[in-house]
Amino acid sequence: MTKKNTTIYDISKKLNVSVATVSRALNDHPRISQETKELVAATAKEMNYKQNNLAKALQSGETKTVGVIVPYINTNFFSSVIRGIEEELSPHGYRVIICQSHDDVAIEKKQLNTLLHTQVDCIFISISRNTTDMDYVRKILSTTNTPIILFDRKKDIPGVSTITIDDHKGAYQATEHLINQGYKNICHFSGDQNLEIYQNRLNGYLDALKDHNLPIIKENIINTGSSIEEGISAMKSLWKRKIKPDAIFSASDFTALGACKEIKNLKIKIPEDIGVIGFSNEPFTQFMELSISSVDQTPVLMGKISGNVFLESIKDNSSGISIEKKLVLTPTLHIRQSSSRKK
Amino acid sequence: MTKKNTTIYDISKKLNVSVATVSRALNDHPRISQETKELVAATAKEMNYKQNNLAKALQSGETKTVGVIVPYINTNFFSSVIRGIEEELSPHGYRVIICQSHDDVAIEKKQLNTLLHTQVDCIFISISRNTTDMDYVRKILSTTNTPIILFDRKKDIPGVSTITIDDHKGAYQATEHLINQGYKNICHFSGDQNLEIYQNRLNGYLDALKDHNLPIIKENIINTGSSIEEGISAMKSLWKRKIKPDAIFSASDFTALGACKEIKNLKIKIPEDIGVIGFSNEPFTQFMELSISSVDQTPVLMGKISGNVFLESIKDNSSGISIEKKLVLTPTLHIRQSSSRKK
DNA sequence: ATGAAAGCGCTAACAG
DNA sequence: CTGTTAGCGCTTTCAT
Repeated sequence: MTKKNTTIYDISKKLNVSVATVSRALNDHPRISQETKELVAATAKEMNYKQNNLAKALQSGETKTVGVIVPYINTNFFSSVIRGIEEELSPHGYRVIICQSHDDVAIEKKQLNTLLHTQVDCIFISISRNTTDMDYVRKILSTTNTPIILFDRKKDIPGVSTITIDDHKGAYQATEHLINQGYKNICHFSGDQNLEIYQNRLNGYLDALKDHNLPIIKENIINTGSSIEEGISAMKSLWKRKIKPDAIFSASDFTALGACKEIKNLKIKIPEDIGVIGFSNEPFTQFMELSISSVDQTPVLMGKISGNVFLESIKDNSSGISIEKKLVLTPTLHIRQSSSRKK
Repeated sequence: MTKKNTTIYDISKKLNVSVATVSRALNDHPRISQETKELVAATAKEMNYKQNNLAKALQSGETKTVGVIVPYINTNFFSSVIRGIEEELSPHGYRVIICQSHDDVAIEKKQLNTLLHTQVDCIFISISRNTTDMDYVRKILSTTNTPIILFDRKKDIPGVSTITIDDHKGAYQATEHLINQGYKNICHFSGDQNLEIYQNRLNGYLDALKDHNLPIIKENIINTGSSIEEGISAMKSLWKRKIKPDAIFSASDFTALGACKEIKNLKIKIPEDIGVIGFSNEPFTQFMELSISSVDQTPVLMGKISGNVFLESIKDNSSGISIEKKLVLTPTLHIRQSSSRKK
């Protein structure tokens, strides 16, 4: 048997008042008598009335729903950002739709369109690694009113707010820390250089070397992805060199982990013979018996701030002018055993 | 400037045909000429038409959206289940709304209502630890048509499909494995006994002991939550006993981790002096220098199966009869260093 | 303080 | 093959 939902029509019939009155009473309209309000409220509860957000949204043009597109949801970083977004927006009555791009720009575009069809009020994206141009985003901006907010993996587009951490600074501090610990021949495991975040980390590394008068050696920049396996193989080939590195600053915790595994395999000692520092502060870095130093990206905070940028933009937007914000959060360096040579 | 979305009316006006024709053409209706279809499609693209899912949903009663309520989204287990749900449903045009209950039944109820207002087509829940009765779910089932599917943390309710792993079996196998390794005085760190999953794990442990003629010692069942700290303190007090345990089967990887930390602190040797095995196969268990054995819950698969149960129920539901399924997946025991005493 | 009616964008029954 | 129209459930302007 199919149960039909109670509507305000059902209530209005039962009470012999108009739907307008019911609607107003339910919305606590000032020009409705207290008596009527209470009566309507009681009847609504009794009839198990549930407001249909769909109809309301169709009418108002606001769905009170936002969409989030990330490569994969089940990684610590992205799920934590989403947690932040949800926690910031939920108290304001917003729901969060999540989509996975599988790190592929084709799927990303598809998901973006689906969200647009769904009339979400805002779309948060952390772009795929193979996203090169942002024309499809520009097109959406020019043809719709849906604001788009980019976080972490972003590209700069006029009119689009972005929330990132200061990757340059995080990388700079990590490298400087290694230098201060006395490491001299520091290698860098870089991530996909198509993404700004990894460009910035590389630059932070380079600038730290420069500022401390250390030579920049091209061969010391190893182009890895961000898997454990790549960390292992990078470390392997690194150790075949005549001049061996004495530290690694990895743009990813996973390649750092791979390096650590291989280092153990090679019977070298961390942090005495070689220092290691990663990026992202993945949970496992602190759980390891030999804990790995890492740069924390404060993902939950990033999510909250992203959500907040959207909420603020709504307030401002009454004026019709969309202000673009470029927020940059400060990362936190967590120094652990893997890079602490000095006491 | 506010951009107005193109509607089928705009297209119909421009083309001097009726909205019905436009709608049909867009939906590839069989009784529309190829010519018209192409013309409409071209015009739609040209005018940057985007279908309004809201209107369609209001009309059809189907939002093509499902909701998921979990305690927290940023844990490996839950985010992986959600990933599974998304991947199963996304190809069928469904979107996934995620909600966090913060492990609190009061928030859980609120989120549930929000999802109901949003007219989602299905709601997936993994209940909070303080959820005692399921009356609020029963009420929803009796007053709406929205199917509810419970996964992992479930309670049995008539008419509600559930997807779980065989926690009893996982616990049984883990315990039996310890016994086979020669451990004799095995302690159990149990989780919150309000949740079925932890009851089942406890029972699996007890049955394994029974079947192998080992004594059941009440004091060996330690009521912990699932935090690292609780694992540490449990291990601490355990080691003050006259008769010390020689193995621990923990219902949570985190308490297992805590135990490992404390064991190291106490200068006892894993796995020689004491064996440890956890539950959930959290990523860090394999990354540790001394890897921890654990029971894998196949969360992505659990998500996919959950999604599939919903898809199947739609097919079946044409008959109006809702079939309740109770699916139980088989966990996989991952034997690692922490419990491998024998060669 | 309350009612009547239009309209949000779409689909589908009915008509031709 | 195409058009007319009602209606999904709600809010809101304009009356009263």
